[in-house]
Amino acid sequence: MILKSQVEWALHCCAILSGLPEGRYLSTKALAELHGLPKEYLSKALQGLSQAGLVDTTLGPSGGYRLAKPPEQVTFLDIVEAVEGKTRTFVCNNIRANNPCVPENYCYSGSCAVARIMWAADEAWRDKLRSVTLSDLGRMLVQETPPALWKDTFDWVLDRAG
Amino acid sequence: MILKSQVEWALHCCAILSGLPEGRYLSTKALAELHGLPKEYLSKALQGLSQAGLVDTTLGPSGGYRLAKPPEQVTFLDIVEAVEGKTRTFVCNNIRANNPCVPENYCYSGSCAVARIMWAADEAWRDKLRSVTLSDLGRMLVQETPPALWKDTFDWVLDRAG
DNA sequence: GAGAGACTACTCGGATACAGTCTGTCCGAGTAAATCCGG
DNA sequence: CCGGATTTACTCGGACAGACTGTATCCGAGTAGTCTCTC
Repeated sequence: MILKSQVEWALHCCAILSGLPEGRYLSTKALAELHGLPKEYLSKALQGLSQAGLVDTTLGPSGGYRLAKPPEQVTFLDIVEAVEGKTRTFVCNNIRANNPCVPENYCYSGSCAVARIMWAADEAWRDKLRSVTLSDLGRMLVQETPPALWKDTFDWVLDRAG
Repeated sequence: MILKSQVEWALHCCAILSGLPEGRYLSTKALAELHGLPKEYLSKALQGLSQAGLVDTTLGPSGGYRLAKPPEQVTFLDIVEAVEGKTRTFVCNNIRANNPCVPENYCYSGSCAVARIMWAADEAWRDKLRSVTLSDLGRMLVQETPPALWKDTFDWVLDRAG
């Protein structure tokens, strides 16, 4: 069980988008070049973000993506779920019902204990992702990137942001 | 990102094995029948448990599996990792290094912030799984299964346990 | 009745097959800005 | 100089292909009990 690489891409793209000045858009092409990714496939991840309402898009030249909400309102969970889907990581097929000792027409009430435990762990994972926003990520990135590199990168980005 | 169904199977099988009297073994065939699963494929999951040292096996007639440790020492994480592997759910491909603004031969120190956050969530998930043992599961199952069904099931099991 | 050999039932591992998902590419339709062109 | 038509650059969506993983089946090798057969 490994998350798709699109999740990583989407998170890094959102980190860049959250540093964009108000009203500017950044194209898939620029985001792909900046991260060394295939443009066409990256666009699938960005489409996911768009369908989830996390980013706005504009068509035409100087079009592209921008965050639809302030960075402090976008959580890691939002982005992960936009790309990976909202389905739980554990699906219960209720195999206890196949027990040959179970009387016919017996109806189980409630979900089985195994599933409840797995779902609780899933929730712990989601809680952790929900607790971190893009502005948190921004602060961490500023702190750990050399100022010169940070400036160069955003000069590069702003040069391409319509 | 969804866990394989083998995880569910392994958990239910361990739940049964943890109710087995000391020294008895239960075969793949019995476990497969009890849960309505394909015997051959279920054996892959049980092989995983065996390789992880969670269960002991015996060959020959009246052979099969039994827990290698007392139920209170086997956690959900042990079982999930035995089947699903120990690799983290998020892999960092360090795509920040592809930034065209990064000077040549620049060497990043430490892992990137995105990965650290994702790994922290992964750890929260694993912590939750580590906190539940097979004996916890057993107590929950006893509590929520009708006593008659519980008895019938273990009569059925003991009838087939060598 | 005892011991040796054959038999049986099981685990284990490898080989194989099929389906679904992940990764990646390509192309056409639609849109908005920029450019061009005629008045 | 101005307004409409054309061009351009981009998003969006679908179609498609290849690789990998998950699911499932089958079979042979090895092992430990059981049965049989001989003495």
